[in-house]
Amino acid sequence: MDLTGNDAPGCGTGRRRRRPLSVTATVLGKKWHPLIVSVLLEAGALGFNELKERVQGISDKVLSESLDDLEERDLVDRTVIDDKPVRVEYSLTEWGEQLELVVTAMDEWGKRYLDAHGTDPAAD
Amino acid sequence: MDLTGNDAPGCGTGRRRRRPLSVTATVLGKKWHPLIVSVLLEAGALGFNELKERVQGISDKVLSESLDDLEERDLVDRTVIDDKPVRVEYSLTEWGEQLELVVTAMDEWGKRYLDAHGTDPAAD
DNA sequence: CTGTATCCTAAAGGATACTG
DNA sequence: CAGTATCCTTTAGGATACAG
Repeated sequence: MDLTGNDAPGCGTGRRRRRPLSVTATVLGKKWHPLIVSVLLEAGALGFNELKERVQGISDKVLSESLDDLEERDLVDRTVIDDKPVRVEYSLTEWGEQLELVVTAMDEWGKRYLDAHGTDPAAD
Repeated sequence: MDLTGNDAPGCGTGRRRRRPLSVTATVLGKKWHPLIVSVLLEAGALGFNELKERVQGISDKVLSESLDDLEERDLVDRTVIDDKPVRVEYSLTEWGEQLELVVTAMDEWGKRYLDAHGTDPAAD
């Protein structure tokens, strides 16, 4: 897994510098990442299974991998709470929280787009 | 290719309605789409090869497929200009242009993130 | 100039079962 | 509760060659 963003599209052979846009796209381009970030923005810290319920449809394995990736990229904090049984809390770092602007913009565009293109029941 | 957004993550088995966020994520989650939209935002209408030059590193095939997808989703207009040789111009529809907010937010987050995480030359 | 047609591979994602 | 371990399928993406 590349964390530098060097594998981001548009970086060519290195002659051109990494594009900020592509760095963000690499992060939010993973299938479940935007949703996970969005859920954490709304709900604050959550345990693994709480998160899994809210991110409907994701499997254990994929959620686990996604969280690992988000943690490596410094968007998510993982805190082990040493109860019995062990609890783990996932929450956003400052970087994760600063994605709120992006996520909000995405959500609003999506709303408008759905209103215009998705209203047709035949589309369902 | 699903255009309805029903295959978007978080839509589960259909009990929950499609999430606007996931619709946007499905569009901008394709590897080259954000960059293509961004280039068209900056440059306005462009021909196939002009586009290809600016979206550094993309292959003919992938650019072609991406443009087909963006056209189907009503983000991009394709205009055939009947010169000899034939020219084709790609430009953003109103929906494409309305992504500017999203793209800008992504770009700015990316800048800040790179400043904080990518300054280290060892990261390259 | 603007693409298609093939072919190929790496990687992401999903189903299921099992563990500390 | 919070994950790993396998195994498997799909597909996005890339290289290359050719075509209208």
